[in-house]
Amino acid sequence: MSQTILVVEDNTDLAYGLRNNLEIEGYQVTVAADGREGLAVARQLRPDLLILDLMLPELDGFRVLKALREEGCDWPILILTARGEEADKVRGLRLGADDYVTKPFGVLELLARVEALLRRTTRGQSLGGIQRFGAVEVDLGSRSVTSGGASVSLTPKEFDLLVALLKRDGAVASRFDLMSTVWSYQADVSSRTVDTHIAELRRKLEDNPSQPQYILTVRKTGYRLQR
Amino acid sequence: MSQTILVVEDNTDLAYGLRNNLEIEGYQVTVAADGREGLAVARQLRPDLLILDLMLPELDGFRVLKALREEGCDWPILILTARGEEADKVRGLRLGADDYVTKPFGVLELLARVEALLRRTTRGQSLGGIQRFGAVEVDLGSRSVTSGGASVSLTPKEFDLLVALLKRDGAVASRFDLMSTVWSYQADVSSRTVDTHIAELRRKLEDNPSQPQYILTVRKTGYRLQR
DNA sequence: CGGAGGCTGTCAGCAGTTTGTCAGGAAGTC
DNA sequence: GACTTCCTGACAAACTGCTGACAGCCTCCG
Repeated sequence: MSQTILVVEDNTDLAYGLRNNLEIEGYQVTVAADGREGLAVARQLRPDLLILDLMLPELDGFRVLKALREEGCDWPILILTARGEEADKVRGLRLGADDYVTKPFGVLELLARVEALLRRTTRGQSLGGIQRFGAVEVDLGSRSVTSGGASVSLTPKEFDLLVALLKRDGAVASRFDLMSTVWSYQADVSSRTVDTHIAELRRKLEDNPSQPQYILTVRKTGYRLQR
Repeated sequence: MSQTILVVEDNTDLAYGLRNNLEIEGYQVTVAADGREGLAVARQLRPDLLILDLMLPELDGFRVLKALREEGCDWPILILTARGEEADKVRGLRLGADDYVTKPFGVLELLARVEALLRRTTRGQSLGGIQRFGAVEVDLGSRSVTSGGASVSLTPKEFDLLVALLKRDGAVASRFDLMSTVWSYQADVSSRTVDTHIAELRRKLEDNPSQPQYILTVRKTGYRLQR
């Protein structure tokens, strides 16, 4: 009984990055590359949620949005807007969008909003809440972390990376997997970047960062989080 | 209801090796030897997963990848790239590949990624899980091993070798088989290397390494794992 | 029964690879 | 403009894997 999401996005990098990540979360994903196609697919597929880029070839996102809402479509719509285009965002919301994300964005941010939107409509069995390992508590809702009761301040990237590891539930996550989850579709950052952030997480969360108990290295493969 | 995999690879040795290993894992495998054929077969067969070499005669992998994605194909694609061709990898991912493996590779590495990709779409279906023999537990997901409850630290090669033996399920694996599974299809390491790693596994996992109960020698043939 | 030849077990060292770490600078944020 | 965050490149440290040699064991034949 998986839920269906339609992604209408002309940038194929982004579209496939999103598809991958959404599929990992267990959604059924369909991609459409322009407004006309998006509208057609949406009508036929009737997805549980629509992710809609506003800047599209053929038929821009506003028209798609307007058309669908006028036809009485009632599923949640999340729009993607470019940075600084405040006006677009407002216009999109006026036309009936339920939420928006500003490009460029981290996939985890978008996933969180997707989840929130779907939970709102279909009573959700989200994984949210609080995850623990050792003396560490990670609150996904408020994006806050405590260790032994004391608050720990993580940067956004660090937090996302930690969540990505948590979601693996003890299994190994390769650097590539972590990249594509935390860094989204632009997977061309040097792979040492992951290592650097891991080091930072260890420094902040491990009792003895040089001999980590939780954030473990799996040589030649990646990292994993041992609860 | 076995899943279908299309392998597009011009190196027949490699293609044949992959087919064997994938079939052992229970997949239905089709092989195409060049890009043109690959594209044609892919369109007709609509496999659950595509393994695509980027360096192909007739029609290179990039074009195949691009064409398929533009046609809206939505099955996962895993690309094979040559070592050092970072640019190829990035370009492949941008064109919509889901993951990549760098040649030369061990078959086990590829199998793990194939499994991960397929698990993503036909979600659920837990992965390898935990294998046992004697007091030893091997967790494929976290790549960790315990013996009598105590954690045992294996190097990557040792772990892969152990998994290769486990997958034989008690049957004999020749040194050559182990080579091509754990090392790569171009097995050019001296054959004593396998023996050395076997010795190390025995030292770490057997109660009495000089009289092994599980990791057994089959003279003139190879090794096998007795559960 | 003894011995030769072939096969496997074992060891230690080196070279190459992988990971840890750090600091500087670019970019973004308030 | 001060501050934070992030990425990168370089270097250091740690680890792994391969090799070659030698010893021990098995098998088979004389």
